[in-house]
Order: sequence, then C-alpha cells, then structure tokens
Amino acid sequence: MTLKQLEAFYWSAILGSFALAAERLFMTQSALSKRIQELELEIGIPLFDRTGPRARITEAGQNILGRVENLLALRDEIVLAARGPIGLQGTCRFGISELMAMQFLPKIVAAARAAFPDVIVEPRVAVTRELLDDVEKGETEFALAPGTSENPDVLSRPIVSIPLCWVAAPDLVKGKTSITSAELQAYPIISMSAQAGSSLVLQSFSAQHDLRFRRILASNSPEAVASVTMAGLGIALLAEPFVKRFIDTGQLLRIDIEDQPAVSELQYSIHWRADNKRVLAKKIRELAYEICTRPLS
Amino acid sequence: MTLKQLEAFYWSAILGSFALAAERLFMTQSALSKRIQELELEIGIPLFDRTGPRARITEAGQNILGRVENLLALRDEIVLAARGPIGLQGTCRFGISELMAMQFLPKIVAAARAAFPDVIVEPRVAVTRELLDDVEKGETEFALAPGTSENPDVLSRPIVSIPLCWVAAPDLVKGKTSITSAELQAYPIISMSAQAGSSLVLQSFSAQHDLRFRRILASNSPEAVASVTMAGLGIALLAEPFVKRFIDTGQLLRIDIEDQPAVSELQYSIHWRADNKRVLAKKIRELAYEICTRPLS
DNA sequence: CACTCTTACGGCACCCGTAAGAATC
DNA sequence: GATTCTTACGGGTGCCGTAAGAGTG
Repeated sequence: MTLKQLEAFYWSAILGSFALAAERLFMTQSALSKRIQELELEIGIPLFDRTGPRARITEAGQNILGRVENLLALRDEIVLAARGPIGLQGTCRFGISELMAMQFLPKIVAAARAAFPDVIVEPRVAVTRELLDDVEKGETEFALAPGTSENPDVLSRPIVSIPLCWVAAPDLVKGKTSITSAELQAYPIISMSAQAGSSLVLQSFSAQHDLRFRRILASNSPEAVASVTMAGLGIALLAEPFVKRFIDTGQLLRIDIEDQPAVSELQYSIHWRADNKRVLAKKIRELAYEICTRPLS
Repeated sequence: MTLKQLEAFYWSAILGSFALAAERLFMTQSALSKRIQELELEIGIPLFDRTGPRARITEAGQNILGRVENLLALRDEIVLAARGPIGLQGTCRFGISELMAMQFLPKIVAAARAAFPDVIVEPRVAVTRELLDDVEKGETEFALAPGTSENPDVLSRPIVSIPLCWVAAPDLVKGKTSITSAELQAYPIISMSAQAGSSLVLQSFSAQHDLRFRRILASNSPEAVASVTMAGLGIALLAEPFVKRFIDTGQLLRIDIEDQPAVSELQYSIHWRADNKRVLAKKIRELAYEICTRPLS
C-alpha cells in the first residue's frame, strides 16, 4: 500500500469520478485506474463498483474513506511539524467571484505562494452558483462568493458586505440622479448573468417592488456590464467600489431610487464543506479569510 | 513521501539503530539509510544526527515520531476495516520463556497464523531478563515471562501462576521426601542461569532463610537442568508441571522443605511497552493472552 | 578491529503515458 | 457518438542489493 494509492482512492471517492481525480493529481485516467486496482488488490476487496456508467464507491470503500482522510491529513501534519508551512506540497483549488477577485485575488495568491511555495494554487473565477456547486461537489476547497449555500454540509462565514448602486450614463438619465422605482422600470436593465450575486439582489428587488425589468444583457463580466452601461444602453446595478472610478471620472452617474432609501448590500462569505479535513485547504482558507477581512490599506 | 520511508524512520527511531530497523524490515542497511535520507530530503530537515557513533534522532524527528506512529496505525486500521484480520501484513516479534513456550507456543503460533495468515510471527525463546530487555528496547512487541519489569513504561498483566518444587534423583536423597532448609544447604544446587525466573525465586528463598547454596550448573535450558538432576548431581528447583512426567516415572523425587510450608510460585505475566500503538502487536498480544489464560483442555 | 552508517554502481522492477478496446447512456 | 473506465505495451526512472569507504570507540 502506498500513499499515492490512498490519495488516488480519496480523490476518486470525493469527486465521484476517476477522470476528475486524475486531473487533480496531474496524471492520466489510465494510470489512476491502475493505481486504484492495485490498492484493491492490496487490501483484497473492491473499493469501487464499475458495473454502472461511472465508478461508484462500494460499502467497503465508504468504510475506509474516513480513515484514509485522517491518514492523509496526518501526512500533511507531519510535514508541517517537521518543516513548517514551507514544506507543504499539493494543490489548492478555490473559487472566487469576479468582484472579489479584482480586489483580493492578487493578494491571496501572493500570500499563499509566500506561505506555501511548493503548493500549486488554482483559483477559479466564476459566478456565485457555479462557485457554490463546485464547493459542494468537492471540486474546490472553498469559495469567496455572495450569499449562503442551502446545502447544510457547506459552512459559510461572512467576510465583507459590499454596497450596490444603480448607475447609468449621464446622457441616458439626462443628468437626473434620483428616480423612483417606477421610473426605473422604463429603462433597459443591464445585469450580470442570472447566476451572479448581484442578479440575485436584482431579482429580490424586482419582486419586492413588483417590477418587471427589460434586461438587455446578461454577462458574466462586470467590466462588460460597466462598459455597455457607459455606452448608454441602460441602467445597471453594480458594486459601488467597482464603479467608483467611473463615477469619479464622470463616465457613470450614480442613481438613487427615491422609494428605496437603503442601498442593497451584497454579503460576501467564504464557503467550504464542513467535512473537508485537508490541512492545506484549511490553511489557505484561513489565509484568504484574513486577507478579505483585513481593513483596506 | 512514502509509507515505506515513514516505516523506516519509525523503526529506526524506536530501535535507535538503522541496522536493527533494516533487519526488521527485511532489507539491507544501505537501502534503509537511503530511504531515510530521501525522507529527510522530502521534508527538508534532518531526522537523525549522524555525528556520533550511532544515529541519534533529532528534535525534529522526535516531533514527528508520534504522528508517524499514528499514521502507520491508521494504515493497519484501514486494512482491518476493509478486509478484516486476514488482510494484515507485517512482522510480529515476541519473547517467551522456555516453560511457557513448551506449553503455549505452538498454540499461539498456530492461532496467529490462522488469524493473520500474511503476518510473519517471530517468537524468541530466552530467559526472563533478556525477554524484558527486548521489550524495553522495542525489539519485541511483548513478552510472556515471570515477574514484572521495574521500567514504568512496561505494562504487565498476570496470566498464570506456576508452582515450583524441589526435585532430586531418588538415590541422592536416599528416598527421603522431606528435608529442612538447613539440610538442603548441604546438597549441590542445580539451577537455571541467574537471569531466569526460577533463579530469581531461588535467590529470594536463599536470602529469606540466610542460606548459601553451592551451585554446580547454570543452564538456560530446563531440560538440561532436569537431566543433570536425574543423573543425581544435586537438587533443583523447577516448575511443577514441567517435572511432573519425571516424578510420575520415578526418575525424580519431589522434596518438601519442612520449614517452608508454602510452595513458591512463579507468577507469569504478559509484558509490553505502554507506548506501543501497533495494531498488529495489540491483536497478537490479546490473542496470546487469551490462549495463556484459557482453562487447560 | 568490530561496529555503524554512507557512497558508488549495476540490474531489475515498477509505474507512467500513449493508444486502442469495451461498456454504458 | 460522447463519456468513462480498462487493457496492452514501450520506455524511463526509481529502488534495491553488493561492495567498498569513512568515522568511532
């Protein structure tokens, strides 16, 4: 029995797929498949059921999964105890929303590389729904995203709350900086794609005021939304820190909604699976939390 | 990092010697030395101090030793959980005194081989002192021997108490079956070597009655002591079950000591290091305990 | 000089990746 | 036919044992 075999088994069990596990471990499916076969031969019992279209973990596999998890965690602790953080190796994947990425990702990656030079950090930028899905499936160690997961296995810890604001090109609203929600309805709305955090706020806003918006763009990129808005195509609901530079230069105008005094805020949290025991994941998650909650310098 | 490296480190640390660890792991010193070097390279810090005549574990090595121990125990538990006892591999060395060996060793070995077919069982027959030394040094997993260890790290659990008796050739004592302790002093004493359990009883007996014996043989073999005694060379203190067959055939005569009404008993126990976490060792130790305390069939 | 660990080197075995095959939807 | 896992095969590397070297009491 080898640590490599156990790691192959572990990731195959967590991800429910040999192909994904092989990708994570930077090897081919074929090699991983054989590693697991050798492990099964070693302990003399099948760990996966290959009868279906995809390999499903057997009861025997489920029985040892927790112990294998503990063993692998112990391996990382041994390295940590002997050499400190710089000795850790491995890969850490995490998800991050674009807005958070613009503000924090460079710092997170830099800090992670400094603390764990031999660790491969793989951030993935996506919209909220995808980020949370990946965490639930075990594909990423944690995610920095708005909202909370409805999955009880996923824990969330708030980090920052970012105010949203309505913006438009000055021409479009003829210089008006304050309109009613009814008036707002007349304008085309430029929004992020439906699965993004700010779109969820937009949905709840429209439901609350019984409004129907005409959306003319659903982009995954806030930059795209901002540029289209600056071109005068409509009004957008965007994160205030993100559009501040455009407001300062006069490219966008901040619009207040008269009958909506309180500005909506997007609550960002860090999300992770409660059963994730990986030492590396925990360290980098804490590091990311630290950076995102630290007062801006 | 590999399990083999960790195991090499573990046994080198426990036994305090690369040579002994290599012997235990059925490999050459040279190969083991390189394995440990590779582990040190892997975690980036020396685990042994080679400046002295023998490799001494460093502080860093000491720091990880407990975790490595847990990791290796977890490996065995994984096999146990998946496959049951028959999946366990490895070597189990234990010590046993000759008298216990005659009565129980075949049963213990047979039971161990039946329960753990892939385990190499290495019993070692020796006298009490050596058996306990080996347990203290970590060379054996446990020992079946009389008495208790003065080392607080060694736990002892009683198994059986075996009565001792004085025996002599009928000719030597002219058929007398009862003598005083003073008369006993006149005869040559044939005893086990000084480090055997029965010799320790003999020492305490002589101290108690302020007697000085003339010893004419110190053998590690009870068979040798019995045969010499049957030849009429002196009186011996031997285990009753062992000499029963000679008494029954008339080759030896049982001698009672008039002023020593209670017969000395040799209390046998099973001894093991309290910090021994090895799964295999524990299983076979319990198996041996079971067999030695089971009513004789 | 006995003992212990290290270094050098030759050979074998293991393990990986490529490529093709089988099974399932 | 797309996806997923398995099997077959060639090649490179890692690891072991033998043998010689170095340091210590």
